[in-house]
Parts: sequence; C-alpha cells; structure tokens
Amino acid sequence: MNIEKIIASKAITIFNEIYQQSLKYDVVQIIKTKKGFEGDYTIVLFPLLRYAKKAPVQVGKELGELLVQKDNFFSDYEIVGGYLNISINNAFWLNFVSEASKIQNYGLQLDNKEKKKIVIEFSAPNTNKPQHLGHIRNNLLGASLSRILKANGHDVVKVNLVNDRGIHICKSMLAWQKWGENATPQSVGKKGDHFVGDYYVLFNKKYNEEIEQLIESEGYTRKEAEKNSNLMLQAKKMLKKWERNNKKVRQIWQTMNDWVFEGFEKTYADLGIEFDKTYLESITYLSGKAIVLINMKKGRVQVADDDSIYINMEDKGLDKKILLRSDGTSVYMTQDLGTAVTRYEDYKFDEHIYVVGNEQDYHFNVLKIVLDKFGYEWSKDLQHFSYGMVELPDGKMKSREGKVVDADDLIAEMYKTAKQKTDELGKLDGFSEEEKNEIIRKISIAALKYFILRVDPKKNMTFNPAESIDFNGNTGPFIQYTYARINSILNKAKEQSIKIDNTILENIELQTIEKELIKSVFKYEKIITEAGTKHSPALLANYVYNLSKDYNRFYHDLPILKETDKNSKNFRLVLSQLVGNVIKSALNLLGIEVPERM
RNA sequence: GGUUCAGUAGCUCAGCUGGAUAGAGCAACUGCCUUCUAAGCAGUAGGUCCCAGGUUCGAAUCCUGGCUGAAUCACCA
Repeated sequence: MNIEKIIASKAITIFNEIYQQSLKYDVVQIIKTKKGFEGDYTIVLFPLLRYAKKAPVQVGKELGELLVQKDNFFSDYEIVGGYLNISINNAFWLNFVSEASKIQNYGLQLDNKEKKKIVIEFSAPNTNKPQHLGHIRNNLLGASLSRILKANGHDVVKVNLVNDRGIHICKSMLAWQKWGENATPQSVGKKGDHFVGDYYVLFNKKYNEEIEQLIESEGYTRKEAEKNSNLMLQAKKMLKKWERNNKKVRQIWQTMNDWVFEGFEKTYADLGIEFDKTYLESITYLSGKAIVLINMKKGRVQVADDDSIYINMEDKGLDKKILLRSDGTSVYMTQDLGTAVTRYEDYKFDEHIYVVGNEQDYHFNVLKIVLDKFGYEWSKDLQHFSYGMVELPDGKMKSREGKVVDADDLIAEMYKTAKQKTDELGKLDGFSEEEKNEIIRKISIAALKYFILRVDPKKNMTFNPAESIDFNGNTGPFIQYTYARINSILNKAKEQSIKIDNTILENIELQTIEKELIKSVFKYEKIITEAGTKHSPALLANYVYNLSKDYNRFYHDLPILKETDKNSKNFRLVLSQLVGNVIKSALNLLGIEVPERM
C-alpha cells in the first residue's frame, strides 16, 4: 500500500473542489512529518500556491480543515510555515498492526505479477589462493541480493563461476612441485586453500628473487628480465601442457584444486553461502572461442596483422578489443562471452546479474556491447552489480604483498572477540558449552555481515578491524539483542499464560513512541521493494537498525508486561511480536541469523 | 589525457527521485540497573555538507566549471 499516494489523491480531490482546479495528484508533495512536529505526513504547500492564489497559511487552513472534516482517515492538522502536517486516525495504525501481525511473512512480496527469472553470479573465486575481505563483501552482497530479489517475488538462481584454470594456478602447481616435497594439507595440518595459496606466494617470492638476480648479473632491464624468467617460462609451459591434457599436469591440477575446493567449502559454510549451481571455467573456457570464430565468418570481428582477432567498437565511442590472442588462445573476455551464452542456454533468464567489483565496469560494458554486436538480443538483460573496493585504514589491500585480511582469519578473530566479550558480561552463564558456542557464532558472524552490508554497495568502504568487532551501537549484535529482548518478553508472557490476541480494539490511545514504532514497521514493505529495485542490502540494514532503535526506546519508556490496562498490554505484546518478526525477517534477508537469547 | 564513481562531525557511515532546525554509531564528557536482558536508554559537546557559480519560493540533494581521491582505458584474470 502506498500511503503517500492515497493521501495525495485525497488532498487533491479536496483542493480541486475548493479552488475549482483540475490538478493531477502528482502535483502534491507528501513527505513524512519531521520529528518534533505534530503529525504523521506533511503536505508541502508551496507548489500549490500558484493554483490557489492564496497565502500558504490560508491554503493550509482551508485544505486541512476540510480534509479532517470530510474524511475520518485524518484526525488532526497543523500548519507550520508552508507545511501542512496532518495526523492519521489512530484506528488506521491499530488496524495495520492487527492485520500485519496476522500475515505469515509480513513485508515479503511473493506474488509479484512481474515475476522474473533472474540468474545471479557471485563469489567467482580463483583456485590459487584463499578468499579475503574483498571476496567476503562479494559473497555477502550476492547472497543478500539473492534473498532480497526472492522476497520481491522473483525466481532467483544463484550461480558461482570458479576460475580454476590459467597461469595463476600453474604458478602454485609449479611451486609445489619444486619445493613442496610432496606435502599435503593433511600432512602439515593446514586448510587446503591456504596450503595452495602459500605456494602461490612462494612462487612470487622466488620469481621476484630471480628477476632481481637477472637484472644484477645479466644487466637486463626489468622487462627483459621478466621475459627471460626461467620460472615464468616453466609456468607457461605447464599451462600449455594443461591445455593439451597432459596426464601428469592434469593430475597435479586436479589434486591441488580439490584441496582448494575443500577449503572454500568450509569458508562458504562459515558465511552461510550456498549456490544452486557452480560453473567451472576449466569446462566452459573453450566455448567462447567457438563463438568468436563463428562471428569471424560473419565478418563481425577483424583479424589483425599478427593474426590476433579483435572487435571494433569505435561506433560506441570505445576502442578495439582483443578477443583471441595472436597465438589463438582465449582472453578473459572470450571466456565471459562463452559463459554468458551458456548461461542463457541453461536458464533463458529475464535478467542476469554479475556481482563483480567496480574495477571491472569497463569489462562488463564491453561484454554487453560485444554480445549485442553478435546479435544476442538478451545482452540488454545483463546487469553488472558493481560494488566498491574494501580498503584498510592504512590503504589498499594488496594480495601480492600479502597485505590482505584473510576471510578465515577474520571469522576466527571475530569469534574469539565475541566469546571474550560474552564471558566478560556473563551473558550466557548457565548455558551448555554447545549452546553457548552456537550463540557466539551467530553473534560474531552477524557483526561481520552487518558491518559490511550496511554500507552502500557502490561505494568504497574502509574496513577497520577494531570497529568491526564492536558490539555496541550501529552493529549486527545490537539488532540481535533487540530481538532477544523481544523474545524474552514473549516467553515471559507465555509463562504467565497470557494469551496474545491480535484482533485489536480500535480505541486504544497511542503514545508518540508507540506510533513512531508502528510507522517504522509500516515502512518495511516499501523498503523491501526499494532494496530490490535499487539492488541495495544497505537500505534494509539501515532500516532494521532504525527499527531496533525505535523498539529499544519503546521498551525502555513503556511498560509491557507490567502495563495495568489490559488492552494496552495486549496491544504492546502484539506490537512487540510484530517487531520481532520484522527484525528476524529483515536480518534473514541480509543472511543474518537471530539468537533466541543473548 | 578520456571515461566512471566518490568527497557530509576527529573516525566509520545514513540522508541525495529538491522541502522545515543536516542524522546515527564510535571516540570524549554526564546521568539512569532492589522494576520486562545496561550488548540498553537519555543528555552535553562536535558541521563553511570539497570550492565557485547557476536553476528555484526553497539546494547536502539538480546543472556547469574547478579541486582532491579511487577505479579503468585492445592481447592479466
């Protein structure tokens, strides 16, 4: 229900009557009444003045008077400056609480008439190193957006694309072969992805040493040294062998990738991330090449002097783009062409969302253009959900320099801090070790997820480790705590065998704080829609934080179980239950679980 | 150099489809636990909303120009 529209249309009907005009309702601007003023919604009078040809106060008075008089939807009005603040009848708010509390999944819009089939790709890790903070943002945004789109009634397919082939994996493989002495993750007691990642780092270390040494002893320039690096040549050779299906190379590749997948599985489980389908680039990478060759026959791509194949996009204001290297091998773009076409054949999607960092804005722009030039009319349905980088307080993360925040380390660190904090506060005394651990796990993951999701996705964000483990204020645990409090009240009500009746009497008097809280709940539907269309979990995160703040104020200022008036007590219990459900639902859309106690 | 995005309190962020006195949290200071969970609530202090013009009754929000930062610009993924 769009209440602003309803108010606007009521107001315009009256306005036209008074001033003999025939304005459309969208001339009227309805905004929420600012805090500190009496009223629920505000009609901005300025735009109406030229039609009424009267002073603002006059117009406001005439309009307000008739609105309240003719329509019992409104209960009162007040004019401040050029603003007409109107109050909506309490019965409306009470009725809303009553109705919303009866709906199973209040807020979710599951019967969308414009239901779309949406494929969403996220995560897309490389198998040469463990995931870091950047991946976490990607995973969380992708998972949350999927849930939000589902809540908007769409049919969502979550896919992962694992980049499991290429020169970077060969580097790890080569390093392991040379210096690994047949060690395995089990033999050294290390998580598989970290184990393999260590060899990637080792390769780069030895490679850099070699470069320095070549520059010194042979007098090469850096470029020449890089070209002549023995290690790099061996890695390239290994890649060629891989492509030719060399048995030995394939075997090492398979073994090492399996280790990495095992590690990833654990990280995904910790983060609560799941996929409907996982694509492997080692399987799909060839299909792009075929597409390029077909389009060469159709004259849509050009061949350069050195036999490389490129496409000309000068008509789109862009440059040329290489699609096949001079040696005939695929580039990144070629692979994405292939996967896009495969995806479309697999799902016939109405929309395809790529959750990928904004460093690749240009790439996805080009991808769409190339597919369009190749005649795929669905290229217009590809969307790049572009999010900003995660930076550390002292600058950017650099994986080659080892200056990264590792995902697993971070999760472990958060858990440790949450445990320490919980013990300090003595919050979970009397719980079994198992129950305790489970609650602490939920809290620590919530802190991490909320910290990342509350920031507007398209913006770069700074990750301050010290702040991320804070559990007070604008944090995930604060919201969870609100839920736990509500749950505790409801449990006590149950113990006292109080029956909560959500058929609410319409003559309960509402306190300002109660009304604020109801209005906050009322916004939920709108926020879900907005988060869906704008692709922004941050909207939901900020919403549920504000809702929690409103509830805590209510909880602090007004008695609930101790309220003596039976009707008020019942109403406050119904409202509490409703808020609890909305908090749980909203957090769920962010992929955050709620503890029943904390 | 071109393109895209960003610049709001000491710090991290909201607000941006134009509306009233620009909001939170953290950090600092002050109150409130014999009353439903103090991981809470209330308060004090902290602002040339990067700068300069323009549009408008009205601009943090829209437009233009500048400054600063980030990303990116045909054979790395």
